Amino acid sequence: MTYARIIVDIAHSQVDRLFDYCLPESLLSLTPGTRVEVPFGRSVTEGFIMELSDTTDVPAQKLKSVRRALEERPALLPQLVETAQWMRRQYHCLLVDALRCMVPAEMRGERVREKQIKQAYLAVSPEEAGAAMAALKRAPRQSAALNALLAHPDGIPVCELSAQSGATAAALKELEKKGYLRLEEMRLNRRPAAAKGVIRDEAFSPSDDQRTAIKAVNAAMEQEQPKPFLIHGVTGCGKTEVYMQCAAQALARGRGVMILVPEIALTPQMVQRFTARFGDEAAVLHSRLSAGERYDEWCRIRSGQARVVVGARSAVFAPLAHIGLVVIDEEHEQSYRSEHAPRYDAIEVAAHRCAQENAVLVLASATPSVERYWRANMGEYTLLSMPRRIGSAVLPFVHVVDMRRELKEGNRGVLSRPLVENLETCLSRGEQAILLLNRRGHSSFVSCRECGEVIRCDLCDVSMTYHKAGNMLRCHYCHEEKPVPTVCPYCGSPYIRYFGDGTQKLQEELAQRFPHVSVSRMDADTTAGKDSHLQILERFRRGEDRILVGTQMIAKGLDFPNVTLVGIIAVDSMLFLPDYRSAERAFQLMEQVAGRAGRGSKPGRVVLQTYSPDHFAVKCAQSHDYQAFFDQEITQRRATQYPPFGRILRAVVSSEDEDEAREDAQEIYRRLTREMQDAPDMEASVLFFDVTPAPVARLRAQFRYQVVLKVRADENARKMEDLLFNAMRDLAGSSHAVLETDPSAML
DNA sequence: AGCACGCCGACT
DNA sequence: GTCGGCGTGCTC
Repeated sequence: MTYARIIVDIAHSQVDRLFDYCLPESLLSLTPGTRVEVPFGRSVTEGFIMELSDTTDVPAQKLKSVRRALEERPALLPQLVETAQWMRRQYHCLLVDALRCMVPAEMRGERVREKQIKQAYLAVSPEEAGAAMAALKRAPRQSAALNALLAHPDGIPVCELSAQSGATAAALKELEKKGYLRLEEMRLNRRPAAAKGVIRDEAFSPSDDQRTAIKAVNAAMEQEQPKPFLIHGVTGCGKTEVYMQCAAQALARGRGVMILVPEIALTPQMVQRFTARFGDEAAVLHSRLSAGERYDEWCRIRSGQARVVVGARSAVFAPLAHIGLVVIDEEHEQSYRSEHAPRYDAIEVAAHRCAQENAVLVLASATPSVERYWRANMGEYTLLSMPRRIGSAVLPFVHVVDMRRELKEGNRGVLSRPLVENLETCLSRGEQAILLLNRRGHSSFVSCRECGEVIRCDLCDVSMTYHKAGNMLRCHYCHEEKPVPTVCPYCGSPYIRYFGDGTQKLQEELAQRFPHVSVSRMDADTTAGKDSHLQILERFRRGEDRILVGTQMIAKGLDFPNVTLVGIIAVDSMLFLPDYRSAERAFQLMEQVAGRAGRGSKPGRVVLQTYSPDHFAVKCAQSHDYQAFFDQEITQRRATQYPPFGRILRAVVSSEDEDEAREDAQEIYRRLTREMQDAPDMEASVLFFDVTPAPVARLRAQFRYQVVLKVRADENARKMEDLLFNAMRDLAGSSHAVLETDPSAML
């Protein structure tokens, strides 16, 4: 007898283990990775075959049989089955959660099927059709349909045929009955709009920097276990062309290619560059596709029709076989780490898949993450440098404005005098400007002038943000809204006032200074609609708006040749976040947004407003000196034992009941203390260990406590993580606990 | 996640 | 006396 070890598709820790089933004779050809239907308890569920075996320890009376296969071929490649098991160990997640990442959600529960269309073909020779048309003078619709069919010897979808010829369903049926027309069911691939009807383009002749990078990557593709690359390339150095030429090489070797980019950078233009080069060999995967599109793109990859996958974080699970190359663009971006279960890091998953298949991993960034750059210096990555922009473009001049001086000299506005002057010059030349205002710490909040209390969200322990539109207050964490109160809810005083510089305030100041210039705004408020952010960018591209004001989201990847000025309103709130990476993030943001200026033939200029002009991140951004920034930052990291020298482990415990959250957090702390006493060699690795309320002590009506550990990044670090995870299991209360490693902000 | 089994309060 | 509360435990 053959037994199948199966994971049932139910996300619960109690059933997240293998169950043995008999494999009936008719299903003996099934292999691991196949999704099947199985009886489970008193119901029927879907499951994944993980292993096959000739033996079982389960008593015969308990055994049930696999009912049927859900798909003809395994939904999961064997490499992905293995990757899911690796993820369970690496991220302490449920195996089903890992498996669910690897199958399009719409495939589960058989909710989406292939889209079938009826294709119509001419069933007779063109001569016979001509004769028939003459004979069908009294049936003009049938005649017109035949005429249209003559123009499409490869067939035409029925709906198009009737649209073109005006033929009714009855007329077509009659033609079919007479034997002039043949209908065939055909599978239609729903392709994302951006991937359709693009003119093919050819490879460019590379620059010296590009040629060196391409050569190095190609050479690595012939090696066994090739060392990964870290490309440090300034914005506009032509990295994308390097990716495409390396991808072409991989395809020529019969291997697949994966190109991951941050979701926000996956614009239609970006997608078009790849489809222009690789045509139907390219598949696109990201969250904005419709269910049908995503499913069909997935199938095209699974079947081998598409061998170049371009996608966001979750595309790392694409069913791509024989991978030869994986590129991670903007490697430093936070968005490669998933924020909810399974909390995986797409770069680590990519590295795992590359190791499985001897594929080359290429990480690239204009501002590499400090940890990765450190590893490159340690020899874990081959560093490739692309310091020159393509063509005549040079990096923009950065003008740092000391906002303390502006204030001292009587300017209380948001816009400094140098920024106003530069805006005037820029606009008078008919050019465009981008103004970045990062929101955190700079949104307006509402407080009482008598008791000083700030209006807070009812569900979260944070102040609410004032939005002029609708005169509403909104919570940034849970999106709860409420009207601005007329009296203070704490003391009853009628004196309520607004604080802070928000995007809207900046917009007002601009309107006052430049009354005839149209300004568009891009932030979480104005981009709520499905395509609204594309619409805003399109208006700006066409020049209908002269100034674009926005948050972080405008810093990435926008390429507008007419933009010559970038203003950063205040970088300070980023420099001093409760996050060991705050300087790194601020530097990356400053460099990135500066890269938006002067991408065309005209030189660019950046005005950087700050209250800390002497901060090293500001100074290094001013001189575009990544190396200097890295040297100072790594010195600080070493002194403070933050990553890459130490690791932060954090368990966040949340519950509707505050006592329960606190007690469960304390229980985790106690259990871990006990464990550490049993393993005294571990203690030397622990640098910090405490249990406290989380900085955002209440979120979406849940009270939150945290157990935080800082440990040395040595061989004990992994063990500590496992111990912490074990301590979080089987808590007495009903609280929910999640484990975070090196969290980006302790909120 | 479902669903049954099982042992203590207010009702016909 | 019974109906039913949801705590505990199992599903190949």
